[in-house]
Amino acid sequence: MANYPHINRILVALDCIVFGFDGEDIKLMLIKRNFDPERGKWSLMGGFLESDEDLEDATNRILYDLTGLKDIYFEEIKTFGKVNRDPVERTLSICFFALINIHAHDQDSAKAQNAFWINLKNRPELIFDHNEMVDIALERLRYKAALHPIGFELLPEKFTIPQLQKLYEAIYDSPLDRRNFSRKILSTKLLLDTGEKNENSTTKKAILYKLDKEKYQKQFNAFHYFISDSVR
Amino acid sequence: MANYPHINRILVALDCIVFGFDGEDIKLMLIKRNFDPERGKWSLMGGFLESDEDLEDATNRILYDLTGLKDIYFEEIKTFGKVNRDPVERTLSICFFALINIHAHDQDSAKAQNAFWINLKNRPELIFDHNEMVDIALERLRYKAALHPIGFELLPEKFTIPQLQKLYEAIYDSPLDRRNFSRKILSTKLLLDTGEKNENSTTKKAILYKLDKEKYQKQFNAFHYFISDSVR
DNA sequence: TGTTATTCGTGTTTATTTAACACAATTATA
DNA sequence: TATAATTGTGTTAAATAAACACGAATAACA
Repeated sequence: MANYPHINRILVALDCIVFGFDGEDIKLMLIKRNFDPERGKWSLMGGFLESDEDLEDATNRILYDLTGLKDIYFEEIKTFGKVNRDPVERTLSICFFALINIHAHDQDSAKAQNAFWINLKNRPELIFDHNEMVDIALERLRYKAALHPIGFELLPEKFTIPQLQKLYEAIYDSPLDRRNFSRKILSTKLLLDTGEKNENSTTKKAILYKLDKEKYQKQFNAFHYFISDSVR
Repeated sequence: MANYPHINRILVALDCIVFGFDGEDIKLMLIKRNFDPERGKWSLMGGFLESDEDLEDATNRILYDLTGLKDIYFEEIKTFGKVNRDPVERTLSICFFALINIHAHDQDSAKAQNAFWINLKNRPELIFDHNEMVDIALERLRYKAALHPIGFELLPEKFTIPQLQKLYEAIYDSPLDRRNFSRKILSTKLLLDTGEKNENSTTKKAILYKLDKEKYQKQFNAFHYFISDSVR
């Protein structure tokens, strides 16, 4: 504590917007708080940054505790830093969003955190500034997904183009032309035909694709224009 | 301190990448440190978040102390949070970049901070992880300027299209077609003809435009595709 | 066993946008 | 008055996006 003596140290939290997709709607993983403060109310999943912990490790820890998953896709959004945003004590919150396959996470981990999947359209009031965090996270998701192939992070390993389209329609709450969407996705060359078909279908079975991970890594930062500006 | 007893409070700093443009090159405002730690070395402009200060106010304070300007365009980039990134004491750094008109800021403020404009291409080694911060800020500037009309923030109030083109060529370190660039910029309808011309020119005097601030606000979040993906 | 309703994959046509290139006008200087 | 540099605008071909059509697969059901 020798060199920066006159400065106050501050509590630093992380809060995470976890997005999922059930085939129809975008969902959020929210915490029904069974702890203080604000016990009984809804909030985002969060946690404090520990003093001996890298920021990135803290993010992974919090996501692991919630989902039992490692290597989750996440992205920092912004830091919320109003003096009075937490009435208990001043706390910075570094806010990020994560995308997970809704069927792949560990149920017991979620249960231990008292976490539930809530349809984005029915989301309850959240504590503190968490409502604003969700708003901004959704904006950011829409922005990013219009240009970069992050949608795949919300789907199972094998998926069909119609499923991917439903996801994009849910994200933008807008219908998309089936034929143009398919062409646009295939033109990215990011999908590999698995040779399998979606056996769940009651009509024509769609082709199951998987992501070409190598191309995905390489092309990730290129612009793709998945969604036209008017829809976005 | 009652409710979150077992958590350590952490020092929180802000570090800022200030970009400028002198008509030819992108420049950075860097600090020749005449204080500890790392006295004598180069660093970004920064400061600590005060305990009674909103995060956004801290950003504005730091930018004001450096430039004497208020209402500077800035954008949060990310938080750097490795445990050992500052050898003196663990310090989070919330990193952001700012765009200013290189001719509009207050010289005395800069002098008081021992700040200098350094050509981006000749930038010296910086302390801690500040080199990485600059790299990421430049990436972000390129990303953002390809899609949104932020370039104007680096220019004087009245400017010509050739000046704007030189700015974009400096940002992307790539030549652009004069005729296509002009058409693309004008098609945004963001520029207002001032009726004046650039009297400094020794050849044909270019039209001086100014930004249509109202349209700028409204259209800011729309995608513009100023720069093709191949150049970016 | 054939019909129906639904969804999937692919194709076509037209309009729009981008990229590449040309020429005439302006201005200080020689 | 000619020259060199730069600016504003125009043209054309290629690429992309948007709007729309059809045939194939599949389960349900008559």
